[in-house]
Amino acid sequence: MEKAGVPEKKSVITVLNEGKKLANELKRQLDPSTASTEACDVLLESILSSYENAMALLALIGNGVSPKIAVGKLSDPSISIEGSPRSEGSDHSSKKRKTMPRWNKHVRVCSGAGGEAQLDDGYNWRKYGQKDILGATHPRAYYRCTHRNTQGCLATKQVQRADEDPTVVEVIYRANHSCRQGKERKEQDSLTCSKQVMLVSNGPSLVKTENRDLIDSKEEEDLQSFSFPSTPIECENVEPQFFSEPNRFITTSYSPSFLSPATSESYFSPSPCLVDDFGIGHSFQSSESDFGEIISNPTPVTDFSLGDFDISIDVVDFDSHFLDALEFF
DNA sequence: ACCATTTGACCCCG
DNA sequence: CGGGGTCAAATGGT
Repeated sequence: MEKAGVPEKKSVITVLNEGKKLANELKRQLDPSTASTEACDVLLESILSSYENAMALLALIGNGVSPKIAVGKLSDPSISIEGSPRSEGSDHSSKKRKTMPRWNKHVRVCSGAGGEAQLDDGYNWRKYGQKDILGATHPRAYYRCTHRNTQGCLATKQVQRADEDPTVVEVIYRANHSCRQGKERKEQDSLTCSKQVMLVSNGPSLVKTENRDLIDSKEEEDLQSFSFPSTPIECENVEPQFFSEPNRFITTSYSPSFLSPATSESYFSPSPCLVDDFGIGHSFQSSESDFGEIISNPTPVTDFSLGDFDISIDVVDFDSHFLDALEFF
């Protein structure tokens, strides 16, 4: 990606232009003869997201916060996540814990497709716990990378179904994969990512519609990268440095469909689910903020929805440390 | 036998 | 003190 010095402004413009395009598309769709409710819904949502994204970006800029910051750098393998506090290496240093970046993604699982099976993003996860969360009807499941012991991969994720809509699954990721598997993916990503350029520009809506016929999506879960994914599928970056590239966060975009389909098959097929529901969202935060809020987006969250994915960056609770760390780079 | 999931206990933190 | 996150023994699957 490019490294623009000031991606923010550009980002806002891009987002707004995207919204404009979408609005025009919607206008077209409104023609009675060709009206498509679904298409309109998708467009509408996309438009609204564009506005939200733009506003969120503006808010960030106003605060003097560079959006890219939203992410953290966790590269340091030494940083142990919150791994195991007590027993074993009880070397838990709360500091590190706080700096752990985390991002989340909302995924809508297509009920038809078999729901649960969909939580497979290509990484190997091992469930290590489940908890009933206060106020939530569904329990939260905790997963860690299978290679944690063998390769020291600290990636973890939490999966929880939305209270009201069980088809929506929220996935919170922490730490990037440092395992071999993660790296491989990441490399792939970078290829892909480099192709895709910044911001969300895609005209997803159309795409979405097309995909609708397919059904099985498997999506779900995880991606962990900060870098975002370009595609959930292939791009996961796991790496040491989160943002080596400046505009990554904004980069996001793209709809899987645009990417090479081949890959998409594996997980996340761009498909239907995403499309229809358009319910996928990503957001990341640096360490601890709560993500409960993210979901509802009360705050300044940027949501890029590209059609298929919504990425949101939550900048609200940055940890000052976190910011410091970023400045470092 | 190995590996993943389940599940109650335990720990940290607000 | 209680919620959230993790551990680890028990259990199940291949």
